[in-house]
Amino acid sequence: MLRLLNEGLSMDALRRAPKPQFSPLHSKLNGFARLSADEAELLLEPPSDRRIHGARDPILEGGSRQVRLVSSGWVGAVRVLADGRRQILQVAIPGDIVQSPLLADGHVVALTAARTTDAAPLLRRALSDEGEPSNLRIAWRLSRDEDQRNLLAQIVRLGSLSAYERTANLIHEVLIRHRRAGLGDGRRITWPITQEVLADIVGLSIVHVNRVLQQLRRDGLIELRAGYLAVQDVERLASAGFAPAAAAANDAAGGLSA
Amino acid sequence: MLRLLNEGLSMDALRRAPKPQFSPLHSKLNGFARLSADEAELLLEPPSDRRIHGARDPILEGGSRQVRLVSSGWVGAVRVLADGRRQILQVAIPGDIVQSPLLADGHVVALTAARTTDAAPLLRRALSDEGEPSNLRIAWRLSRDEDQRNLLAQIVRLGSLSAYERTANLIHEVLIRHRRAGLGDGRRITWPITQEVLADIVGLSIVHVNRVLQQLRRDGLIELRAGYLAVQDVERLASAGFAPAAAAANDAAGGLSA
DNA sequence: CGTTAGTTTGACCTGTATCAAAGCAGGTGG
DNA sequence: CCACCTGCTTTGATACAGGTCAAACTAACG
Repeated sequence: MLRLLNEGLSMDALRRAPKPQFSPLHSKLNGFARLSADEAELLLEPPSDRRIHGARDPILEGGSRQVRLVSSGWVGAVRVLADGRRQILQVAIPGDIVQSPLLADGHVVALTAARTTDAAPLLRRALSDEGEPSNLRIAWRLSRDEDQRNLLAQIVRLGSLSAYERTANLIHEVLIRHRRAGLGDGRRITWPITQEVLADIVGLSIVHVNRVLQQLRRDGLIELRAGYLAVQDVERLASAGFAPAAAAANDAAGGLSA
Repeated sequence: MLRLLNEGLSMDALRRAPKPQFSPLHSKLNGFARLSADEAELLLEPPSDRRIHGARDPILEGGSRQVRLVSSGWVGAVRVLADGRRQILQVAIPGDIVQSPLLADGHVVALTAARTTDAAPLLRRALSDEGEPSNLRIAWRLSRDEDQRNLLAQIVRLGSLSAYERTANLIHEVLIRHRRAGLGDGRRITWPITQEVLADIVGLSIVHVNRVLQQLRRDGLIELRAGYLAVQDVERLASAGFAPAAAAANDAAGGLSA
């Protein structure tokens, strides 16, 4: 067990991991469609309007038209009901771009301490009409499809899965997304959110989330402490969460309602 | 009560209601942005590839790139889990356009007897680059935003609402959408789905859906029988389902992840 | 060190699922 | 026109997943 701990979850190991050469956004897009040097450079230009947010800080209010790139921390699109219940609609990690969720009483908040920048100039550059069907555009499109897929996955989680399955499923999704963004090493990632936030994502009570996490630990599916998460057997976690097999990840895209 | 029944739910009254002059799609889009005569005409051209589906028939398979306009009946984007659990991700009524939900094991099926046509030519015409920022394009965009909003609403329903609230909320949404499409009279609509389908939408068991419906009836929120639904007090239904006030319907649009 | 935010534990309660069976149509064939 | 299906709705009895309440524990932090 000690051995497992050492190999599995070690903040030091994670910290010592080679610094990624590319930004999370780059890694993600490059994974969807190989980017040329020129295209890569577009993503590198200095970001505008850097902002630092504390956990719980609002980032975008209701009708905001802004678009922001998350550079560190987790961010969430949230809907708050009149009586205080809160549902996190969607989670964004570094490399993701968020905009306000349209919904009455919807907004974007920092789920942890986080940093964001204005993504508008970046998008303008990247999607300018010049390059024609550039790979960057293709990647952008696939990335949006992926976001939509994740949104639908959230519906399945909440509508059809048990507490245990939901939690495993979400953790799996987050792990895969970190991998795509070049964060962590594919098995270990930082895990900055509180159990309360997790509860608001998966639609459970804090207490029950706590118990489910313990069960996942007992089952050897995850190791989780001090802000770090490790997964020994990603496939096993995936199937515990009824996630589609990893192989099937590169299938068709799209979303309902053209 | 009898009086209420007569005024409230009467299949005859609904049948006798003046036939709408416009197609559901037209009503919906025209509600988002007033359409010119020319634009309206684009929507009228004879539809191609009409198809008739029985309840449960598949309409679009997994990776299909097709886009179909629902002309009658209800249609759903569905994900089926390995063990048979089924989650309806999104519902489409006449006037809605569906495409396959990207998701592994996702597809589009007829939730009731239904008719659809190929929406591709229609979209090509309507969105051709000529008209510039035509109202039709604007309406189309707003309509898509609305779809996205409904998707997020589904997440809130499943993640944060009780069975009773979920059901009220869904019925309210469907009622409003019928109104937009010019179907029913704003208070009464056809209700062609079985309780099993409803259960798969709101993530409950059939039996419990049945009990919740009875409670909604007892509370005087809905009348429901023989394929017809009537709502006396739409506002009351809305608040039972934690739906945003009707007035707030025309707010900003968008979705997370630009 | 005291305070505060987060996690964990225990006891208990309730909403919703499950199982089983009985009503109730509408449709078909005799 | 009846008798029988078959699919859907309704009811009852029972089980359990997950919520709620309350309190103890832990760790970070000034």
